[in-house]
Formats: sequence, structure tokens, C-alpha cells
Amino acid sequence: MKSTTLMEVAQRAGVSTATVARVLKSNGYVSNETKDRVEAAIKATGYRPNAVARGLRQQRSFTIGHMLTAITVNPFFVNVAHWAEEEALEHGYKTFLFNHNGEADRERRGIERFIERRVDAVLFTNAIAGENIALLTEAGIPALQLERIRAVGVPSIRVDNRVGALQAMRHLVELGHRRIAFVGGDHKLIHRGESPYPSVEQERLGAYHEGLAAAGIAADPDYQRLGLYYSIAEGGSGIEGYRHTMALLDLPNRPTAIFATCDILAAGALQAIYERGLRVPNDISVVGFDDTLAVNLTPQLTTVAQPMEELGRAGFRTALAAIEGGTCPEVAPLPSRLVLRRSTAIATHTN
Amino acid sequence: MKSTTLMEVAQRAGVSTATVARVLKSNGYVSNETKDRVEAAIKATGYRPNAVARGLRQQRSFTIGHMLTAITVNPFFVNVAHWAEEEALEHGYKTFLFNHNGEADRERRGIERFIERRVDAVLFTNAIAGENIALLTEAGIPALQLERIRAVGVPSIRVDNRVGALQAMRHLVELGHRRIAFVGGDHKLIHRGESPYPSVEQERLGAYHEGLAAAGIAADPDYQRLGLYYSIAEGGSGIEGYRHTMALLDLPNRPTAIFATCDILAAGALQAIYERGLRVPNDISVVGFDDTLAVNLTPQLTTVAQPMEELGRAGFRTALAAIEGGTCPEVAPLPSRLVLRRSTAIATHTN
DNA sequence: TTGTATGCGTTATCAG
DNA sequence: CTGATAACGCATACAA
Repeated sequence: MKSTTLMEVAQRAGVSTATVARVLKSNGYVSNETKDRVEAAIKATGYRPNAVARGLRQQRSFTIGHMLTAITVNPFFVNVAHWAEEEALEHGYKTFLFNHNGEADRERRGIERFIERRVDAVLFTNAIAGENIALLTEAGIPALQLERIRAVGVPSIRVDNRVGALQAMRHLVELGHRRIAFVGGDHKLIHRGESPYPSVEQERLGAYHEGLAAAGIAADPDYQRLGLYYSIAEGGSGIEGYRHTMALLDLPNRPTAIFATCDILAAGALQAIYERGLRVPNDISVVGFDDTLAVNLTPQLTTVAQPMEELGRAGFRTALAAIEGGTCPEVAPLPSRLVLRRSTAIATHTN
Repeated sequence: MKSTTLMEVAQRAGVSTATVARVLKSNGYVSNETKDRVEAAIKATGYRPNAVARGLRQQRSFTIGHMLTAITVNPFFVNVAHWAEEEALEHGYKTFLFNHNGEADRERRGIERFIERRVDAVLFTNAIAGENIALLTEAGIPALQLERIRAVGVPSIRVDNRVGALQAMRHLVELGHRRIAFVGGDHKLIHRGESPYPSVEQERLGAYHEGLAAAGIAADPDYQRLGLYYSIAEGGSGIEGYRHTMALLDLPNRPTAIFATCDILAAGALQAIYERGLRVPNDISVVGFDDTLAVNLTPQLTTVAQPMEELGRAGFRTALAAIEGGTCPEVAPLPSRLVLRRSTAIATHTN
């Protein structure tokens, strides 16, 4: 059953395709009488515009590509993708997703697909390699990096990790904690490419030290555990956080609070603590980062929320501005913020 | 920077567009000499086929639509979507996603978008309304229901919920549990439309009773809690499971095991149990369903895994068969299976 | 083995 | 106010 075309509608209404197009876009002059006839014909035939033909004609597909790290591994990515899609929808756009799984080669292939599909712009959450982004630039397709900067000169929307992390530290300090551990990403392992800004990892670790210093607490290297957030190959479980936490609990003077800078890491931490027969938050407090798994963990996790909705929405809007305006507007970093739940409490055993 | 066209490649190679097309699709006869010239021209110009133009010409967009309930709420949906996308990729296809959030009206609008984009087929995980699917059929676009059947006469790939659920029940019984509670979806609240098959909820509840009967255990209505899995409006937290579990724990003779037929429900159950100061699995065992949140919960959850990868992959393959063969092949129900982790143990306090 | 020509469904320009 | 007509980039039937 072939779908109706403009031509068929025109014939049925006894007008030309140009006239049908005019009533469809409600621009240009059309007499009310013919307009009614055309609208009747449209209804009668169940005509639906062909976006493919329009894309070819207008040299614009009303489609963007969204390159993601691994949508099934960290819920952060689904959320950003979802809200970008939602914003796109409201502007007549659809998005294509692609997961590079941390492999530069896959990222390149994904970008090639995007180019073939003639997407009007590409969002990266997160990019891997600058030379891949360059493929887009060569093709005249605007690119925008969300959250993490992997290539200089490519526009981006960053997150202010510092505000939220500082709130978390202040919160713990106010609860009387002084032995606060940090479980987070290792800048050297995670950061790629170059950037004029500090990496996400540097920001979070920096805020940890800043918070410590503000409270007059000396940093204890034993309390600082750096590594990967999760292994994509291992399916994204919290095993990394589990291992770090076990090591922390084995310390002669174990921490009374743990700041894990990813909910997945925090999930592993909670498992380790539980296994040791300790209770959160009575024996030890835990703060996460992202606000993804948080509500589903036991106990519900106090965590630093990332602005995932705004990241996605602003991401699309900015890309659209680049498509239409030719230039990509600057966007101020989006703030993170602490969300209080049930995994933090007044410090006990503080010596 | 406009992208190169076949025409430009042809001119550069001193041949016609037809010849370039021939070497591109490596069909038809092309002399080695011209083939080399054309390939050189392709490389030199950085030519990339225009999928939009091809789509118009071939009356095939190499794109499918995937209608989802709510991708950010239940990780089940991301996983199915991801694997369908992955399989699609391997066949030169891309997918468009759309979340209807449980609203029939949104589903209709999403389908209209799919039709305008001229997708070659649509996957539903899960459909809401049969009359919406009919829009596709009228447009000559194959539709396929995954996991849940909401419309008769529309092809589907189902999951055998019974096998896995029976394994779970047998597992609990073997551990000595006799007071086993069921926390799950209410067929009357969740099932929509009509189907020749029992609903997912009926299958799971049926297996519960079957497992009970096989062990010679009388079903206790107090142990059976039915409702929604989660509220999309409430952001998909495990609050439903939390409430049911609290009620179960208040019972004079509380259960020693809970079979929650969704990991989100189980997450809420774990929170309730924790809040009451009981330990899983020592004081009470918990089994979930889906294998989504399971690895990240505390303790890691024993759960009935759904075949999400196969559902997605088989979903796309079957849709492709429908696109190319005109008819949609039957697919046998995909099995679910129990995955053992750390939330189940030998029953204590069994009177 | 290669080239020519036509049309896929729109939109946009131009003339009437 | 309306209608012809020409692309958009590609694939294919048909000629040569």
C-alpha cells in the first residue's frame, strides 16, 4: 500500500502541487475556497508529508546524531539522550543514537554513518577522538561536546562539578565527619585529548580537597582511591567501587564517610559495606554522584545530581542554533547540586 | 561546505554517474582500469553516499522506528532498544526511538512521526493501542510487538515468563522456604487490549501458584500483593515494592521469601527490609525479575533474567524479514532464566 | 563494458 | 492568487 503523495492530493483537489504545498506550510496566498478543497483532499487521502523527499529537497534532514559512550552501562547517558530527543521532538527533529563503547574506531564508524544519513548536527556525550570530530567539520556538520571536553576548538556545554561536590563535602563536614574518603575517577586513566578546562575528574577531586581544607582537615592519601568508574566490558557493575571500599574498610582507621563520585561506584561501595556487616548511614555515610541509580539503592543515596535534562535540552537547542545560525553560541556551565536522601548521617566513632 | 555527490566523483573520474554507482555497489561489469580511476576519485573527494537521496530513490529509508514505553524509567527498555539498534547496525539500518510514556495519544503522535520519516518497519516494546498500530498497517508499514501483546493479528515475539519464574520458585522451595510472598503486576491494571495469550502478569502469577502447588504449599492470599510495577510519573522508583513489602513485613506471620516480579519492585523491597533492620538473605530472601538493576543492588539480586539481547536482535531480524519478504515469520517465545546472586539463602524461622 | 535518461516526492522560483 | 517547472542525489532500465 503506497503512501499518498502531494501530487495525488493536488489532483483530487483539482489544483497544482504548488498550491497544496502552500496550504500545507500555510504561507503564501491561498483563497479560502481552494484551501478548504485542499484540506478536504488531504483528509480524504490521509496524506502524510514524506520527510525523506523533503530532506533531499531542502538539503536538511531534520535529524541529528547523538554519539554516546555506552547507553546501557551508565544511566547517565540514557537520560541525556532522552532529554535531547525530547527537545528535538519539540522542534520537529529526530535523533539517531550511536554508542562507541569507548572505542575510537567505533566512534569513527558511527560518525561515518551520521554523515551518510546527512544529520544536521552531532552531539557528543562523550567524544573520544578529535580527529573523528574533524570528519564532521570537513563535512560542514556542526558538532557539540556535552559534559566532557575531548577536543579543543569544538564547542561544548560543560557541567560545573565543583558546586555540587563542594555542597557534598560541606554536608559531610557539618555532620561531623572528618575521616572522609574519596572514591573516584583517575584523571590520567579517563581524560583523553586536550582541553583548556580541568577535567571532570580534576574538578571533583579538587572540590574534595577544597572541602577538606575549608574544614581544616588534612588530606590523608590512604583515603583517596582513584581508578575507573566502571568497566564497559564488565557490563558496568559497581565492582570498582566495591574493591576500593573494601580496601578503605580494611584501613586501621577507617573513614566515617565515603564520597564516591559516580552512583555506580557508590552502589559497589554500599555492597561492600553491607557485606562487612556495617550499616549505612549509622556506621558510615556514603555520597554518590550523578543521581542515576540513587533512588533505587539501599538505602536511598544522597548524591550530587547532574543536570541531565538541561544538558540534553540545552545540547539540542545549541546544536539547532548552530544549524540555523551557522555559529554555535556559548553556553555557561550547568550547575550540579546535592540531593539529600538517606545514606548520610551524623558521624559516629569520630575518636 | 557542501558534500560531494556522485556526479562530482563521475566528472573527476571522467565517467558517468552510472559507472560510479556500479563500482560503489560492486555489481555489474566495470573494467579494472575505470574501477581504479573511480575509486581514486572517491578517495580524493571524500565522497559519502547520501542516504536521504538513496531513500527517496529506493523507496526505502533503511530506518526503523522503535516505540518504547519509557526508556529512562525501566532499564529493560534501554537494553532491548540497544540490542535492536545493534542488530540493525549490522544490517545497514538505523533506528528512531520514541517513548509514549504510557499515553495512547503520544503513541499516536510518535507513529505519525515514524510514518512521515518513512521508516521501513516499527517495533513496539510495548504497544498501547491497536488502533495506533492500524495506522501503520494502513500505510503499509510492518509492525512487530515485542514482549507484550496488545493487539491481535499483529505479529509478535513473546517471552516465556513461566520457565524462569518456575525456576525461581523451585529455587526458593529447595532453600526450604514455604512462606513465599508474591509482589507483582496486576493483570487488570496493566493488561491492555486483547490477546490470545495469557498476559505477562498472568504468566508470572500462574508460575508462582504452580510452584507453590508443586511443593504442596497452600497459597495464602495475604502473601499475594498485586499492583503497578512503577509509576512513570513518579520517575520509576521502587516505591510500589517498598509499600507492598512493608505490608508483608507487618503480617503476623511474615514471609521468609519474596518473589518480586520486577527488579524495580525488588529494589523497593530491599529498601523496606533494610529499614526494618532485617538482613537479606539471612532473615528474608528476595528474588527479582528482569535482571536490570540486579547487579547494582545490595545485596546483588537473584533474579529471573529476561532475554533482552535476543528480544532486541530477533526483533530487528524479524522486522527485516517482514520488510524484505513481505510477511512476518513466526518466532517462538524466548525463554527467561534464573540468575543466582546473593539475595537468597536457606530459610530460617520457618516455624 | 559504459553512458543516457527518467523519476522518487518535495520545495522554491518564476511567470501568469 | 495560482500553475509550470526545475532541481535535490541517487538508482536503474535501456541503449549503445
